Amino acid sequence: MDELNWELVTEPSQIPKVMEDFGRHQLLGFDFETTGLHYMKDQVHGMGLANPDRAWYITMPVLNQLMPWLKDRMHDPRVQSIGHNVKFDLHFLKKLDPTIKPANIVDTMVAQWLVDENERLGLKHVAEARLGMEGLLTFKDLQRITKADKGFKRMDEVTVYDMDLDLLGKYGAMDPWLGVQMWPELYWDLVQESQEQHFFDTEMPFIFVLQRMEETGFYVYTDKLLELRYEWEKRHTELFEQWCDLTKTKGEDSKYPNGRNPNSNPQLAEWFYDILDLPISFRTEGGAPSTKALAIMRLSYVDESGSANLIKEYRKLDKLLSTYVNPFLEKTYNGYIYGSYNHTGAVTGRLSSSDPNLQNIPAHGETGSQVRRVIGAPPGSLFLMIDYSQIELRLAAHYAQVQALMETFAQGGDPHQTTADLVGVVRYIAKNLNFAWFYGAGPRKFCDMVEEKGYPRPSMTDAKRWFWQFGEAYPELMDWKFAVLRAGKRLGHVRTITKRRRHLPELSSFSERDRGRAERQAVNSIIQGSAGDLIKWAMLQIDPILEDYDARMNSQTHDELGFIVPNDAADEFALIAQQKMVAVEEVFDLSVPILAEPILGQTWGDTKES
DNA sequence: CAGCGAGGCGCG
DNA sequence: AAAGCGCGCCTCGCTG
Repeated sequence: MDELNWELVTEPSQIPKVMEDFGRHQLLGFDFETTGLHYMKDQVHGMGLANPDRAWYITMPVLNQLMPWLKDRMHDPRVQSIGHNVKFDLHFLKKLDPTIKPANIVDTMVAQWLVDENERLGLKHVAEARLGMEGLLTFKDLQRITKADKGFKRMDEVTVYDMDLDLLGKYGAMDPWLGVQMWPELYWDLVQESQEQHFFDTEMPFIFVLQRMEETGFYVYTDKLLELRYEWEKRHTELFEQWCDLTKTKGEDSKYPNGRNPNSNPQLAEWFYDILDLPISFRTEGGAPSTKALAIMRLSYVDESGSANLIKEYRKLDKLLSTYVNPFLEKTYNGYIYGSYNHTGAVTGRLSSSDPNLQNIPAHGETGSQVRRVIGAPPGSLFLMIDYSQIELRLAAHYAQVQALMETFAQGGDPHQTTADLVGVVRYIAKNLNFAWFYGAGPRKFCDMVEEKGYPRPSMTDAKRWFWQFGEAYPELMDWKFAVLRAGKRLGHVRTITKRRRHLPELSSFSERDRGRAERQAVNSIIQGSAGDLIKWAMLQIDPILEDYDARMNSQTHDELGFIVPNDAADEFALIAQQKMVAVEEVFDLSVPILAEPILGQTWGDTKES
């Protein structure tokens, strides 16, 4: 491996030489160093630039003078603009010049993810594995060094401006250079595995779609959010005080003279199972008595102190406040919440979301609606939500060619009712049987599932019988699973509808546990991963028509897409977007009809009512 | 102070 | 015979 040959660029006079020295190379690595990870709030400190021979770190504001040249290079389709997690850098590239759109981007993180979704995807890890480099500094190392050098008390006090410029510059120049070094080998791997077309035609364009989604954000109705906080905080305090009062233990040597901490599971367990001596119904992975919701629910039937009901309500409010209400208030920036959608977040091919996670916002019950009613579209626009109806069940029916389900879907029927009729159970039992199947759950977990939703717990005898009858009702599902596992074991992977792979070497494990898990993952990954492929395809189709309606896509929650649309364009756009979503039926030649339902409202909560 | 695993829980 | 898929974030309690 060549040594890094790099240069720090801080003076305008150096710019012409950078352009000249870069030459006509067609591999252009780039990577921004910024004041933080917030793509809206944070600022560019400088940019690392690299070709296969050398690298530069160019600081602001001198970097501005390089932008026309950079744009010219990046707009040349023969030039590959290479980065690791390019979406992040696109945000900052746009800040420096809103008109830049690289014609040919390469994301080495996404490439590595396609090659092996199980590998660690951080630049340092990939570089160490692929280039045989070791001891590469991370940004965190830079922070630690700076903290020690300059005597900071805390890590979060250290900013990029405190760092030694030679150290930061070398680091900033190294990153894009590593990308340029890795790419030829990664490309070769993609070709070997026939993934290069998918990489260039789907995954790379998708980065722009995600980038635009992120910069759209969710409009926040801050007043409503503050009201929610006031109301829930009040009740939360009340419950906390009641709990402390109830659970304090008197006596000189008492550990809890002021009450127990309701957020501490060990303290909860001690209270319920030692002090009150109530029966233990579940144990944790580590063998401790569990205080999970279902356990508390059971306790509430026999607990006379009222503490079980107290903790139920406390937990609910605490979750809402600490995970949604307070973080949303803190993260609201210029009236919007900006989260991240992580392209490589899931091994199945789904997206994940973080900072904040916009894919796990409460959806059920009144409190869920209350949270969802604080985010949506700004006044003058509407929030549009379009969700696929039972996409995973439809894919299961398609893959396994399940006659009964194919007929149900063809007639616009209810698949859960079909299961109910065939198995001879009520609908909610059937619905859970359907879910249990593609998660690979057994009778015991199935019973837990039903009980958790507030229905009476079925007997194990009934559950086992229903499982058997389920198999009788859908023999194709059983045959398909068998075929999937046989092929998967032979190849060491399974594939989704777009031929993306999930590697599952453990299908050949001799450990019953490990192999069992891999088998459940194999079946689920085909269904879940293909559903992810379908919505990704739809998003790519919808993206170019957004501007015709001045609409913005702003969210994806696995089987649903969210948009902000001007009032007068809303109905028409909803119809077009819906058509694009259901078009996957023909494009992927599915054996079942695909349905997507659009709903309009001012906020996300309003789209859940009707 | 920083980092981590565990337990718990929100979503699809 | 028994077998829950995929995520991210919160707090606690412990370790270095």
